[in-house]
Amino acid sequence: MPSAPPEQLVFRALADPTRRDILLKLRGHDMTIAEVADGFDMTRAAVKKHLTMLSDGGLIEVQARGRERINRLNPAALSPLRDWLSIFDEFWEDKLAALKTAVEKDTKT
Amino acid sequence: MPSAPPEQLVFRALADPTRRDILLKLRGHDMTIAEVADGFDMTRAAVKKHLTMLSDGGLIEVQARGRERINRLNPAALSPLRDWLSIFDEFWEDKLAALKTAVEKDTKT
DNA sequence: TCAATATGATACCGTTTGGTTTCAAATTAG
DNA sequence: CTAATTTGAAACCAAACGGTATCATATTGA
Repeated sequence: MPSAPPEQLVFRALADPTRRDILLKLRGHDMTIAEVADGFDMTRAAVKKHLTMLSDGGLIEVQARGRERINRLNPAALSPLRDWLSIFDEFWEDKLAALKTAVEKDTKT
Repeated sequence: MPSAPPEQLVFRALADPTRRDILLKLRGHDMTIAEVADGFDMTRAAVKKHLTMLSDGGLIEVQARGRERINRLNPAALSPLRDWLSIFDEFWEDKLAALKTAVEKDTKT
């Protein structure tokens, strides 16, 4: 099995708007490279590079079928991002608690 | 009030590991630029550039106090990231539902 | 077989990024 | 006032990024 890509590769993959758009596009169904590229204002080669970076981050999985390459979305690879965000959830809740306290104090007056 | 930074600036700000570390470091308490830079293996000037990009993404807020600049974490700016992620929550649930259906079908047999 | 199709791979180019060094400017401490 | 402190800003550099064009390779369809 492929080793889980380090968190950095996930963040890096998501840093480009075209790549995020590709992920959105792949929600519907799996696609060949040419299908993914269709609609983007750049060459197929450029899209291919983006797909490679997405693959590096584990966000898509590529399966060969004849001369085609089927690109499939792998939403599970977003977990590192979720985990990282959750660190700030905790902090966020602390702020909310502080706000709640402040409001209660204010209401009591 | 400062206009909400477009989602792209948030993703871009989070793409660098040093910047993510800075955000983690700022969870505890607000810090001057020199304090943030302390512990990183690079010059203060380099850290300052990272802080500027974090500020561009709205992830920190900077307040001048005398000759110092106090950098404060702004976790609310992570919302665009949460929103974007939630799009795939839906997709994820769809996959779970499909799995559930498949399992039920299989059980019924 | 042979031409069309789908992709892979490489070289190349301009811009951005992540870092440095250096110097100016503002503020504060003594 | 003067020196030390904290930051801002600019010039510079190598590497990465996002894109192009070009050519090679593998597969398929007629």
